[in-house]
Formats: sequence, structure tokens, C-alpha cells
Amino acid sequence: MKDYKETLNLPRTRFPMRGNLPKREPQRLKKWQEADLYRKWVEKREKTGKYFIIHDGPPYSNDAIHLGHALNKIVKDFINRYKALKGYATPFIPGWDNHGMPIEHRVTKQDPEISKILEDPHALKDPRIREKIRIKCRREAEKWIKVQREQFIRLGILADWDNYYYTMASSYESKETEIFADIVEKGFVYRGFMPIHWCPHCQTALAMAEVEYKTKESPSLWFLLKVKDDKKGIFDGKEGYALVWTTTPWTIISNVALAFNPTFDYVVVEVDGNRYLLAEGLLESNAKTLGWENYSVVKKVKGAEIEGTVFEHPFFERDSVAILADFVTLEDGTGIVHIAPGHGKEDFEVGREYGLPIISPVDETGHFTEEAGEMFAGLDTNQASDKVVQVLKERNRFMHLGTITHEYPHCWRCKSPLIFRATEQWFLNVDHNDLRKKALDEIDNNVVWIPPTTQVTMHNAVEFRPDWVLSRHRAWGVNIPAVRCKNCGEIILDPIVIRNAAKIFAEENSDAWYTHPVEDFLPEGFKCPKCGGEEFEKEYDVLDVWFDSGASSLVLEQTHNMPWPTDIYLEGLDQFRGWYNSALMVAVAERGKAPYRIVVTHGWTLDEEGRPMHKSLGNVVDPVRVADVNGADVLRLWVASTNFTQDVRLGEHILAQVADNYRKIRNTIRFMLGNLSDFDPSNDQVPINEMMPVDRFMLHRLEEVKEQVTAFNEAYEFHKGFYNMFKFMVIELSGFYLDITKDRLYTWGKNSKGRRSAQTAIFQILRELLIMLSPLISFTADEAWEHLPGDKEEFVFLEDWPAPVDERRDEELAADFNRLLQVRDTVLVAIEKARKEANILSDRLEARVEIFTEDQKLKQVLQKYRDQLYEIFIVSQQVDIVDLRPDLPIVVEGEGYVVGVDHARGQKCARCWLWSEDIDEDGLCPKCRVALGKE
RNA sequence: GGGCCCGUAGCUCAGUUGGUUAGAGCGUUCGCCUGAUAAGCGAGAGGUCGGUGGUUCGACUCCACCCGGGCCCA
Repeated sequence: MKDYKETLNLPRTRFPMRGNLPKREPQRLKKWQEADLYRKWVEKREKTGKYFIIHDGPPYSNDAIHLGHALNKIVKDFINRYKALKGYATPFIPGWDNHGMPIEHRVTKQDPEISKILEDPHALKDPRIREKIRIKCRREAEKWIKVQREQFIRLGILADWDNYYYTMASSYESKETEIFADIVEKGFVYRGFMPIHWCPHCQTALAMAEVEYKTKESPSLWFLLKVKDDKKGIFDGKEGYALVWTTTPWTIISNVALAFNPTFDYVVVEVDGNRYLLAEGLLESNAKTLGWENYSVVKKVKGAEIEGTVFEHPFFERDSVAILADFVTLEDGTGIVHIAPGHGKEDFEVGREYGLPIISPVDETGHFTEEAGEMFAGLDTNQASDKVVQVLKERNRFMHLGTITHEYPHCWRCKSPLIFRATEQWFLNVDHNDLRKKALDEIDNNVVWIPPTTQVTMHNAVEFRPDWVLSRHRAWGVNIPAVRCKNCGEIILDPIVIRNAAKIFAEENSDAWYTHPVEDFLPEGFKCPKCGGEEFEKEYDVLDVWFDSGASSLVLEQTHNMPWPTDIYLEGLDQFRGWYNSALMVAVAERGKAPYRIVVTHGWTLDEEGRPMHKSLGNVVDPVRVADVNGADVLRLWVASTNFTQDVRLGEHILAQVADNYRKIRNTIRFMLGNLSDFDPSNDQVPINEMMPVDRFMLHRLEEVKEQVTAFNEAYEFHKGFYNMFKFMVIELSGFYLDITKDRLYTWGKNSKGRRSAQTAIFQILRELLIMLSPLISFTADEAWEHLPGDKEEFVFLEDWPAPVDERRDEELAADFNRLLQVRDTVLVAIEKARKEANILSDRLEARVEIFTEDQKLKQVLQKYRDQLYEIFIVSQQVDIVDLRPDLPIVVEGEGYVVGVDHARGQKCARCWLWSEDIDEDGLCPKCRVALGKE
């Protein structure tokens, strides 16, 4: 038979089947950069005056990016790119958080010069050493900004990469310091005590990251507090004692309260004529430890009822009141916890609730001061513990002493055990000027939370947060410009001094606090407000890094001309107590308003088993490696496929699946492009009312898909929008429409209306799909865009989001086709049977179909599209609508109709492979004769 | 231990105000095609909706408890 392949209009395109993304994406990035895409993208919409601002939460600059960073920035990129297509100007200023412990820690540990200096534990207190450390920290932070910036660019994040913000920039530090001055001026900042981990050997405060837990042997002491005012009648007015247990006897010196769990049952037991109060659940174990043989319970009471009972301090003339705390457990001890707010975090917090005094008479070296009284002054904590036991014995408050081995905090540097010691700190009063109340009002009434349940999380995080500890005794941060009066020791935080510092920071940076003499910061004639002293020295505390980033929206308003408030903050679910919170506190304190209108929260990135990614588990997925091996678009497609408001999983298998889906999308796009190779949209488009029915049906479907995708994108549910497009492409385009139109596209005359009609539909569908896909798989969409015929913007991102086209809507047509598609399913089943059971054909094109129905409505529909049915079913020859149940080898029942299948009559056309009873001497059917101009 | 959240086929996701035999795509198995070809098409298998108890005529959907996982706090 003659080969007619050359006469067919087969697909042709230079858009490659294989993405080869690792190689091609960097080339495209270069192209975008050279064309200054970001600027064009923003400026095009700036003319409209409508802005949509995502304020980037700054990642910490101490390492390469991880998958969580990638997820975060890719989702932000989806939103920015979508909003831009919708006509908003979307300037996006990426940022970095530079100050803080992790970098300082790394530098002090790993830099040989610094770690040598710090062998002297007192060195960190020396401002000159701190200055040295800061220089190293700055360098370290700079290094990682550069690395991360390149990595984010590689992922295709469209942003103002040359104009990013970073918290150690002099302009940033200066503006932040001004904001701090405002807050001080408004009366939010006070100086108070706060217990923190302290190393008596190094004489320094330790951050959480510097604490190592190690096994330690400690005393295990049972002691007594005598009831003084039995307000609730717990002891029925008789003499009695609270039985208390501790592993740090020296802290009893600072005891001010006893904590009971409100839900536990407590009992008063009588032993040898004495009455002791303890938790019922621990009675047996304590009786054993204390050697009680004959004891009887004389009273039982709920913990909650004990609140307010007053006890005597075991050896000082001081009260110790009964309070309630949930953290009291039945794990060990007596169910009564001795509270010393100066020596424990929980003690401190519960103490604040009850307004208890903070007693902490321990100096920097771990020795008791005069304040502890003559019994203890000068002793270190170990000596004091021995002394406490001795005194307890003398006063008949001692019950039992043993030893216990437990996990106890130690210094990471010198390995010695730590103590909790109250230190002076700067606090932000969260209730000053109704800050908390206003913040809660913003959360509940003026901010949209996505997903909605996060509103509760945030509400709770603010409602129950303690005052904000603003200061850190560290080197690497923005200095708090406080000064100490040399005469009276008063520490002064004066807005004028702070503003002076801000001015100097603007010229240099916050290192200036070290390099300038204190006089440079003081106004003319500055005097100590307490004693009138005129000589001062600088204090060297730095601001908590959460203040750095918390101030960012207000800083960027000035440094980057960013609108305020911003539209969206979008971060991971760990930020309710972090950035969302600190940003809200600063903004409400400063402006009385939240800095964000919408807060979108994404989940955590986990491995395929749902475990967090850890180096030790070997389950870490490196996003940059994914980009380098599979392509950034595969990673972006993964994000587009997941519901990011929940925890998201990624690993080898999931990645393989995403890569498969990517290939399917790419190939579908490629096939469409291939069929448009000879299509000139300005000349060849067929008006919609002249198009073939199935082509119009697909445009109707495009409208439906577009409407859904738009709605889902508006709700930030990108994965739902994506699956809509994906299923449209896979099932309806690849599986149905593109398959059935091949005959028309390949074998009909090049300029035939039928062929041009199909091309028109394909062109319009592809064009709009590419725009809608461009926020997600940006590299691929833009690559395909280059190959799309017709007038178009230079980059797909500069187009407008496709608007609804009412003329494409045809509900009646759609209803008809949805019915025909049901019939099609039955036809396919019948053909499958004809192949397998009857073995009368191998290829669908060899089939001939008859349909019988008594459903008049269906019959009408079938007759209406009679001429198209063979195409829709991909069979040869006219489909017969018959008046009797078909008498054919294969008959299959559908819902209200019967389908019959037999082998087609006649012969196979050598060109189009359809069977016909009218094949000429060249092997051609009538249609092909027309196409070749033979008739 | 506390607060908040999550748990539908191997994987990623849908499941409207509780209402008939729980859906899709991918993957898998089988088959077809070789004019989308390191492609394309068809068919099949696969789920006691984490578990238990309850409310209801009826629950994947509401309630309680439990199990597993995550984040934050301790």
C-alpha cells in the first residue's frame, strides 16, 4: 500500500518532550534577569495603583535553605504571581534575620581566634571582645545571605533580589532603634527580674541553646512547713505540716510559696501524733521512703481547696502561701512543690500570676549575698544546701535526706552544673495601654486567618503570653542604648539617648555603641534622674531578635517604601509565638493596629512516614538538590499538589510521582503546541458560532475550569485549583479531546474549517491554561509560552489572568455532551469486549457502532450529533441510530440505551486508517480524496 | 504532662447543611496501538473513611474516649 504519511498534518514543535530542567531552568533564569523581568512585572501593574503586599518573614541566615524555607517561599511566589496576573502590583522584598544566638554560638565555637579568647570565661563581658565577636558574626551572616539568595532564585522565586532587607543593615538597625525609642517613650518598657540559667563558674547567663542536660547526683530532701493560718480548715485548726520535697535545698532560702495541683486529692495523715499534708497519690511511696508504719488518713481535700492557706517558712520569719499550679505532678515528691520565683522558670511564672516577691540573693559567682542573712551569706550553693539541712534539723523541719540521680542542666562551655538566678532584664509590658486587649481585638476582628482554625491558636498565644523579655546578655544583636549612672548605679533608658544612638547607627551600624564614647549618645547636660549624677557608662545588653523581626513592617515602611499595613504574612505554624506575635505586639504598641490583614499558615515539612526531617534520620530532602536533579518546577509542582495548610510530606516516592505528573503535563502541552505549528491565530481562528460542537464543548469546559481555578486561587487553595487543571488536561484533553480530534487535525485539509476549528479550541485552551499554570510551574509555562503562536507578551507573567468569556458558555451543549460521554463509556466497554471476547477486532478504528434507545431525549441528542459520533467514539463509519435492538456480535446495555459493535465494513483507507466502503484504486476514502484535492 | 492541629485506597487529594453500592488522578496489573513514541489509548484490581462507644430511622460527616503523628509550651 502507498505511504501517505507525508501528506498528513502531523504535530511539529521544537518544545522538547523531555524537560531537562536542571539544564534549561538556569538558562531561563538568566533570560529573566537579563530582561529585568521582576521590574517589568511590578511596574506594569503599578500604573493601576493597586498593590498586594506579602511581607516576607526573614529566614535566619546561618545555613543553607531547607525544604521548609522552599515551601514557604514557593507558596509566597504562587500568591505574588497570581495576584500580579490579576492586575496587582506585587513588589516583593525578601528579607533575612541576622542577629542572635545560633550565629554567635557558631562563631564562638568554631572560630579558632574567638574560641581561644573565650577560654577565659569572663571575656564575653568585655565590650572589646564582644565587638570582635560581632565582626565575625556579621561576616557569617553575610555569607549565608548570599548562599540563600542564590538558592531562592534557583527555585524561581520572583522578588527584588537586589534590594532585600536584612536586620543587621545599618538602616534597619537605626529604624528599629527608633521604634524601640517610641515604645520606651510610650511607657511600655520596664526593668524587672527574671530567672535564667546561670553558670557560676563562667559567671555568665546562658541561652537555651547553650544548656546541656547531663546526669547529676543531687540531694533529695523532704522537709516541713508548719501551717500558720489554716483559713480553709485543712488541719481542722490543729497543728500540722506540709510535707515538701526538693533536689535543690539551697533554694528553700528563697521560698515564698507552696504549689498544689488543683485537681489532685490531698490527705492529712497522722503519724506518731504529727499531722502531715501531701498528695493522696503519693502517700504510699512517701510512707515507704519515710518509714511510716502506723499512719492514718484523717482528712481528704482537693488541691483547689488548699489555695490561700498560709504556712511558715521553715527558718525565716516569712509566710509561704499555698498556690495552685498545673505543673505539679505525681511523678515524684509529695505533690507539693516548693516555690522560689527567683530560682525557677515555672516558679517565676506562677509567682507572677500570684504577685509573689522574687528573692534571689545569689551573686554572679554563685555565692549568697548579705540579703540571704548571716546564716548563709558567703556560702556557695552546695555549702548553702548543707547548711539548710542543718538548720532544718535544728528547727525540727527536717524529715529525710537521700540522693537522687537525674538529668540536670550543665554549662556547654565548662560543663559545670547551672543554677537558676534572677537577673535584671528589660521587659515589654504586654498590658500597658491595653496592648493585649487591642491585640486580641485585632486578631478577632481585623485579621483573616487561613486556615480559619489558626485564629484560636493565635488568640491563645496572645491571651496567655507573659511580658516580653526584650533584653539578652549577648554580643550579637542590636544594642539597647541604656546607660548606668556611675554615681548611684541607676540604669537609665532615655528615649533621647536611644534616638541619638539611632542617628549614629544610621551612619555606621549598631557596632557604634562599642566604638563611640558614651558622651556621643548623651544630650547636653544629661543628668541621672535619680541622683543628678553626671557620669555614665554604657550597658551592653542587646535586643531580643524577635524584636528585630517584629519591627520589620515598620522598618520597611521607611527603608523600602513598603505600604503599611501589609496584606499577607505567610509562615509556618511555629510562628504563633514567634513572628506573628512579636510583629503584632510592636505594631499595636506603635500604631494600635495589626501589621497584616491576612495571615496564612503552612504546615511542617515531614518525610514520607510523617516524621520530621533530621540529619540523624537520614530523611532530609534538600530542595536545592531537587532543583538540580529533578528541576525547580518539579518541586514547585509538589507544592502545588499539596494542601500546605497541613503538614506536608516529601520523599523519594512522592517526588517520583510528582515527576510523573510533571511529564504528563509537559507532554500534553507539547502535543497541543505541536498541533498549532501551522496555526496563525490572527488569520486562522474560527468564530465560535462556526466551530464544531465538540470544540465548543471544550471551550465551555475551559470556562468552568477557569471559574473553579480562579475561586480556589482566591482562597489560596492552590492545590484544588491545580487538580482541576490537571484533571482537565489528563482526562478531558489528553484522554478524550486531543485523542478524538487527531483524525481531523492529521487527515483533514490543512485549511479545512473542521481542522481550523479544532486548532482554534486548542489554541485558546492552551493559551489560557499556560497563564493559569504560570504561577505554579513558572519555568515550564514560560518556556511553552515562547512556542505559542500569536501576539503575546514577552513573558507569560506579564499577561492578564484570563477573564470569563460568556460566549463560550453553552449549558445545553454541555448537557448534550455529558450524556454523549456516558454513551461513549459504554461504547468503549463494548469495543473492549469485541476485542477480548469476540476477538473480532484489535483496533478501535476497525469498529462499527449501532445504538438503540427508546429514550426520546437521548435519541434526539444522538441524531443531533450523528455526524460527529464516529469521531467522539473514534470508530470507523457513521454510527447508526437504529430502531431495533442491534443484532451484532457484541451488545452492551447502557442506562436507557443499547450499544452494538461489529467489525467495520469495507476496507481500511491507506491514509487515514478509517474503514470505508468507498475506497478508490489508490486506497483512499472520500474524505482523504478531498484532503488531497483529488475531488 | 498541657494547648492547638492532623489521620479517607500504595501516593497526592475530593467528599456540599449527616441520606442510597465512598470518588478522582497517579502508581500497579492486564490489554491495544506504533502517525503525541524514553509517548498515546482502553480495561481491571485496590478503602470495615485511625480505633472504640454514643446520638440518630440513617454517620466519613455530630459527640466522648482511645491510638498514631505534628507544632508550640513544659
